[in-house]
Amino acid sequence: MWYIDFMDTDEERGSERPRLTTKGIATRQKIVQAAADLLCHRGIAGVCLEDIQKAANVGASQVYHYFSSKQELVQAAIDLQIQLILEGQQPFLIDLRSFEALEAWGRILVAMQKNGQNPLGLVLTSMASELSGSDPQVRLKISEGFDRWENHVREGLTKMGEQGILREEADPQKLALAMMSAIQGGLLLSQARGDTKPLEVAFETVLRHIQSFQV
Amino acid sequence: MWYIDFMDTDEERGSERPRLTTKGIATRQKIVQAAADLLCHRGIAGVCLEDIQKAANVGASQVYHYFSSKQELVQAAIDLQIQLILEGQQPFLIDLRSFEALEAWGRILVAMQKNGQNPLGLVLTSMASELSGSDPQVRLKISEGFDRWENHVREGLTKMGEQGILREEADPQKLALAMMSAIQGGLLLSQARGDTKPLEVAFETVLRHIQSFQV
DNA sequence: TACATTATGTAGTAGACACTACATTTCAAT
DNA sequence: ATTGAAATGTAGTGTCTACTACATAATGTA
Repeated sequence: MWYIDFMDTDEERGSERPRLTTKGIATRQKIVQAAADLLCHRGIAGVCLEDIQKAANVGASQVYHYFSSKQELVQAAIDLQIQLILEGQQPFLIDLRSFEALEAWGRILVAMQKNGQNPLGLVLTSMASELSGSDPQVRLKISEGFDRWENHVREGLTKMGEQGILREEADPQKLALAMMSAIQGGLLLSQARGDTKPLEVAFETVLRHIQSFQV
Repeated sequence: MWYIDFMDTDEERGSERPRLTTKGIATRQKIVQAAADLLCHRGIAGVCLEDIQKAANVGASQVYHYFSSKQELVQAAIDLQIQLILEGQQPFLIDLRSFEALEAWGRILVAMQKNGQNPLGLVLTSMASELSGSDPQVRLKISEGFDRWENHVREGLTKMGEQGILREEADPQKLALAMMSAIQGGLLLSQARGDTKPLEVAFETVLRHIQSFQV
């Protein structure tokens, strides 16, 4: 309406993505990382682009050179953060085939939360704050990351069932869901109180419950 | 700086609260209720005063006649919501002395979440979104409400221990914490998926764990 | 080297929103 | 009935912020 410069259709814009140079890739990454970090600490609504620009040492034009909107940047940041969250739990998360592995995994989670720069917080914060309102795209992304997380747990428990470590009555689906709930609730309370105890207790409780199905 | 009309100190303003008439009380309440309802659904950051004004059918001047800032209104709304949350769990929450009572309480929680207008959501949403950033006052209020909630649970479990329903090894403090984590995580996931299953499973799991301490 | 494309800097614009000044109406107490 | 305070209406103001236009610098490629 007010801007007269070139306007192209969505299709064109979609396929016309400028190819990034090495420097461009680095800048883009710098922006995404800064965004992810801020988002993690202050939530989506609590972060403005100017903050991100300052943190990444770039100008507004750079942000809009690499992303078409704040929403797109946020999505990229969430992608990164989910990746970090899942990677941070390796190799235990991908190999949950024994009670020892479960315990080790729990220790990793607590350590991650304890480590100040809790990447876990993002999932919580973003998820909860954007859940009911605003952006369905973001919600979907987080939900997907979450499912991946839960799937690892369910697969691990399923294998434990198949290998005869758990009794047949054990329902991996339910147990995985209970575990994820415990983790999320534990993280929420831990973050609220600035103390990892809730996460530890919540995790331990579900772990004990799973152990009660031990053959 | 730009406004030349009367300026008074915080002390004066604090003690100079206008006395409300019957009508005034009603209007104030209407505003708080509308705010609480919106906050519950869209989170603190997701609600602007104009929305609240429309929902309550009042003008901006009325809002600022009864509250000195958005923050103050939000706090009043949270107070109301916490009260509703705790009241909604009566009489079971205050009388958790048996496994039957625990089960009935769980059913109430699920029903509250199912009931669309989930007052439970507020705690989550507000808590998580305000956790890291912004308003420490709001955070404190929510944290207090939360503690009251948890205290009821702990007291109930303690009584069950004293009455010999639970074995001595049962640690009411830990069990209460695990229960609260499960509830919060369950609510979070339930809200994310639009399905109360996570809450049900999470609650049931901790309940089974508590039952494992049965004499 | 020439040139097209990418990367970055500067300086804005429009809109959303919290909050305000001031005028008018309603109402309760004397 | 009078009057002072409370309740409500109208019409803003300034700030924050997402986003943009346009100019310049850097860079890969022929």
